[in-house]
Amino acid sequence: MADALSATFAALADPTRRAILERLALGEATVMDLAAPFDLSQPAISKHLKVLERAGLVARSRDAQRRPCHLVAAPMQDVATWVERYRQHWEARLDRLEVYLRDLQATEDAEESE
Amino acid sequence: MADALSATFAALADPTRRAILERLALGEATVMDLAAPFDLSQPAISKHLKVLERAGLVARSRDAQRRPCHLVAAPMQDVATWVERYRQHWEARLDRLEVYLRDLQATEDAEESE
DNA sequence: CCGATCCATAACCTTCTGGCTATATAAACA
DNA sequence: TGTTTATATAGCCAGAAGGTTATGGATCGG
Repeated sequence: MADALSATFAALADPTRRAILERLALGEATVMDLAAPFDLSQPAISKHLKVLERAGLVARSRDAQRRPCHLVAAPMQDVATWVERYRQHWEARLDRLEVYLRDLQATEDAEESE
Repeated sequence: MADALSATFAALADPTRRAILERLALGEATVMDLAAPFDLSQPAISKHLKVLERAGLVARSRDAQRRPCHLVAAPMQDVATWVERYRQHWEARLDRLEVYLRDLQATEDAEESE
């Protein structure tokens, strides 16, 4: 799991960590702030933050004994770029769904006119 | 890790699995086809495929004793949607970089004219 | 029917993950 | 200086992840 992209995906594969990121999207927050919504110990949150930090998704500053965290979304851009390659595939799927629904509608219209 | 999005991110957090998906983006392939590029045992590939299948990223059909796999990109759309929320953050960062570079250039220009 | 092919499953091992408690560190505060 | 507050670290544990070899099952081909 040496590569950066794998680390990013792995960091995002945990709902607690995603919730932390969503909170940080609103602005800087301390470890205590981030821990509050969860029924988890403080060390557990610190571990999650370390995972996010190693993935480059979070950076920290210093404010007295606090270590405010802030979001660094750059690695998510890499995720977005990677995933974008598959856009045509899911759009194709939706296109087929549209065709199916249109055909279905056409069939129903034809039946109505019988 | 019960939720679908976590399962998708976890599935994507492995370079072997991402390579398999990239191969499948080119078209259907058998397990043997998919295993060929890797220095891994066949059961290892089967395990990876099972992870991808449980994440909904891959589906399989039947062709004699073969089980051709094909890509299902729909879960990636969910990933794309989730990640999109952070676009403004990474773009803001790039904007700040642009401002920084522009200011830097302005300073250099000013120094040259001294 | 029999061997070869394709793939899945079982059993096992090691490493990683995510949680805990207890403790250490660092800075503020009284 | 001693206490409280904020956070990190250490040590432990259970379960999941990712690999292996060995084996089983389905299907084609002779």
